[in-house]
Amino acid sequence: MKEIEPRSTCPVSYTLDFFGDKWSLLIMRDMMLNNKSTYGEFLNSDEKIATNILADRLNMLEAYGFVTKKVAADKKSKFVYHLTEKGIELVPVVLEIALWGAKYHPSGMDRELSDALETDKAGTILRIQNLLRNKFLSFETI
Amino acid sequence: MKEIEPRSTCPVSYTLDFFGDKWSLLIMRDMMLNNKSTYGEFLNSDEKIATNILADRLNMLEAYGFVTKKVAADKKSKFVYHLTEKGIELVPVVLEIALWGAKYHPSGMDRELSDALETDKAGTILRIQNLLRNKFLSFETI
DNA sequence: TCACTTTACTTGCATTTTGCAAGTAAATTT
DNA sequence: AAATTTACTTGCAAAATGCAAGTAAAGTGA
Repeated sequence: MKEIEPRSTCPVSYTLDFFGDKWSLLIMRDMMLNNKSTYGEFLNSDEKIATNILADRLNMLEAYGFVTKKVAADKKSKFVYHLTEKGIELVPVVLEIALWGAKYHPSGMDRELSDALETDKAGTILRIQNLLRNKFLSFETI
Repeated sequence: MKEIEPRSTCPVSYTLDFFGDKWSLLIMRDMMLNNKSTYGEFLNSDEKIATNILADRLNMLEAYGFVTKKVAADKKSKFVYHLTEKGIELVPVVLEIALWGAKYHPSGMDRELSDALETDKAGTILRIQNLLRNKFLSFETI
């Protein structure tokens, strides 16, 4: 994993310095929408990420404070990743990306989610973000 | 420019098949927010894209219907790129990316834009999209 | 307790993508 | 007619990605 240095002062460019690749945001998606939290679960996603890339990206996400990494409560040989607040704040980005994709791709997008977003986008985003915050908290207090 | 084949049915993954790199969305940003429309203008952006990458990405954007390419009205040696409706529909994505970036990066984000988005996000997005549609139309009818 | 499995990686190497510098070519300007 | 602008292409080096195999700690079943 290489250190990231901003290419410019532009906020779009800055975000892409972290997430301008084919994989980082898919890991975020899995945490946000697919309730995944371990290396093995990320590895099993449909897109078939390579193991070295997954390890590299998880490192990056942790190093830059998008996720936390902790030993699992049940198994010491397992790590659990959770989104930080900084990561949770990317939910709107991922959802807009999903909405665009669903418009042009015969989609595996969840019908309930797309309906909820259509009815009340802002509210749906907040609900998802709060669920992710609670997940982190409940994990913390076990 | 390589042909793109979807890695999965996921709409997030599908969008990233096109825009999961460090440059494509910056060209879109330049068209959406910085009123740029020519090769030379894209080349002059702060991030300093390489000429071969720019050519490749413009090709991709045109091939997949995100932009149109036409000879400029004033100069036959110049091409003008404009966003298609499919491209304009990515405005929400770029703006969410910008909002996140502005939160974490001492930012070159336009104050007026960030204020307008804070006050009325949906309305601001629609206004920007309509401006882009009009730009295309006025160009068409000259 | 000892082999087997699960989980999370690392390593080595081939392929692909990106980056840089230089070159090309048509149109326009001087 | 020469210089400049505009939009690229080409060649090669460097970096990122992909694939297959290997490692190592922890947990499981006999």
